[in-house]
Amino acid sequence: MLPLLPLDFETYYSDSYNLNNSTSYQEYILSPQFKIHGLAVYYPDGKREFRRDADVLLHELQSVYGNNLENVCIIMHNAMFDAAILKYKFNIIPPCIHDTMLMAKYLYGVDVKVSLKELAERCHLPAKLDLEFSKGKRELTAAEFAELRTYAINDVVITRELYGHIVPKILPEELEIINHTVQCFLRDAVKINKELLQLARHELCTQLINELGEIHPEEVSSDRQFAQLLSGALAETNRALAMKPGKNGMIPAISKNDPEMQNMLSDPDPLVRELVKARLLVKSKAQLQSRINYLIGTANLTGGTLPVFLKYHHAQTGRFAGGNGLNLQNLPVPGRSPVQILNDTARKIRQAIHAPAGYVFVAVDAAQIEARVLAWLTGEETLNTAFAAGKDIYSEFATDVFHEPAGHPRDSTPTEQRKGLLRKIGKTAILGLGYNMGVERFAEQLKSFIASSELCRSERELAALAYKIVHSYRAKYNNISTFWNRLEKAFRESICKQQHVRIGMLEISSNSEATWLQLASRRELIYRDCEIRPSEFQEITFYNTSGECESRIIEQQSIQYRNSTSLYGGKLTENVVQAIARDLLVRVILECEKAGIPIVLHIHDEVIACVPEVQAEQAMEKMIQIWRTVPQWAEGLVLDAEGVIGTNLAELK
DNA sequence: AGATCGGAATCTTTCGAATG
DNA sequence: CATTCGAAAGATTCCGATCT
Repeated sequence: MLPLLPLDFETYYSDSYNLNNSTSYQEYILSPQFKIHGLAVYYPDGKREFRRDADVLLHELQSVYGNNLENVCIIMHNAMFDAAILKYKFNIIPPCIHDTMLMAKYLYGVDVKVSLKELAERCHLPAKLDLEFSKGKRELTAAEFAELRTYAINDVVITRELYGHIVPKILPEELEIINHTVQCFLRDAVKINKELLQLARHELCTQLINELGEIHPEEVSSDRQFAQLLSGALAETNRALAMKPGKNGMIPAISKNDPEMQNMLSDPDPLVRELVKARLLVKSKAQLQSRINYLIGTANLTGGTLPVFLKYHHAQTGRFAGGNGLNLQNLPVPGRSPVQILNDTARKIRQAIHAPAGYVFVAVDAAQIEARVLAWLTGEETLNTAFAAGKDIYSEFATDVFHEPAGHPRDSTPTEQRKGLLRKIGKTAILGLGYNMGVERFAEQLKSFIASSELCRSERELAALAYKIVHSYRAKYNNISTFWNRLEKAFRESICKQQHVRIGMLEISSNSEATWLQLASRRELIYRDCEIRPSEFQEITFYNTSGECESRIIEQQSIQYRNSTSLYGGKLTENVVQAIARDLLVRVILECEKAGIPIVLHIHDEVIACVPEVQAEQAMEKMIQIWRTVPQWAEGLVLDAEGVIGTNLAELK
């Protein structure tokens, strides 16, 4: 057990130069305006000090604890900031950092504010002092420095006490992954190809001008103006703009994914086609360009390194999220846009994010992790054993429903194409129906790819087909559909009676503030301010077996949490499955690190390592093996994974 | 479903000038 | 001097685009 060393930098800030106004950490720290007022330290022997000469102080610490402070555990509140200062300004990268802000995020849940001020109140610690007096002052008078000393020492004291308060309640793996999240930000393992990005930016701009022709970007960018333009164009051929329900009444259906927009991409009227294409182009261009600018800007600041920033435990289920001005979890994938130049740019952005010379990225992602976890969690043995046997679940389910063969099409003959289509339907069902999706929504999903096939020639046939598939799923995987109801009932019971309720491997407990759902990994999901809404009678319409529309009045009693987000069996099941998948991901990251394979980025079911080129194959095998080995709390769960090696992110797709 | 981010629209606050 | 008005600035909300 390493001794603890809370550290806290105080730096110059002003109204215009601060961390809040959408600058990234690297931009703030590497700005010419950056200035350290001092560094506060809380020594293991209880002594505290705040020193102006941070460099001298750090040298003293290095002589006691090692050049990278490796013989001590650094405690910081928001380590992404303070540790980045250590790295960029003092060339120190401590291997063990515990961040009280991230620890609090885990312990109290995503909807609790985790500023030191709020946490001090919550945990009844000394109150945080006021820093306002130092705002905008680059040079401090002796009196101001003294006031800042009091402030800074108070801060390290609160941080130290907060740590003591929280650490007993945190799972050891979570402390490790918090450290890993900070280390990812400090590593120099992801590089940026600035020249390629500049080329991409140039091409995007010139192509945009070409494609737009007479159309002005502003008039297709603004919703109102675009709707008016498109409406006018449609009126030429006696058509009207499609509308859809919005929050306050009807709004024009002009989103990229509205079916009407998709259809208009191949509209017979060239003017309509041009307008719609221009809209997609302009809307997506801004986003691509801002990512390009961010990456170029970061490359300029860091000399070509991309600090990988992920927000730890930021979603309800504990998943990670993007942040710091760039979301690495939703980089556009080339090949998905109907517009060529957007695909080209997406590819260049991914190509521009690359491994250092002599190194490669190894990406290993879990195969159908959610479907597998769902089967395991609900005890759906038919599905679980099929996964274990390595069967093609999607085809198997489709064959079961349609009583005819399904599978990957081997050629373009009608028979083979039909097999392929059926498999695709099976895939949509397995991936979509596990969380109590209704017939109508499923029909919408099917529509996108079977609309023009012989399987459905009318809306009615589509509805009947969707009905058949949904009900076959629920019948075949009976344990899954009963699990939704069991989980909802248990959850409701826990809230109502404020009791501890067990359901299989899950444990639910409640008090007046919140409901906690403990997973087999012993991590807890927190649902704050849960309440059971009085029963409402609602008319629902659905399609019966013969495809006829029927309606019935049902009694509905909903569970709500936070600001009236509603919870029901299907959603709770989804939350639990996603949370378990998250825990499995975390375990894989930590096991890879232990095996000497540094994970430099991860995206929900995929881990990306950066290793010397000669070790790539070996690392990939090891990573796949780690994914396949489940922790002891997940005995019986069958996982599989596959890997890719590449020098940049584009090669991993 | 869960996220982030940007842009546009809308709502809220601030502040100065005009008015009674 | 209090009130009102309107513009400007700031904050919030909504929507759309992107990923898994």
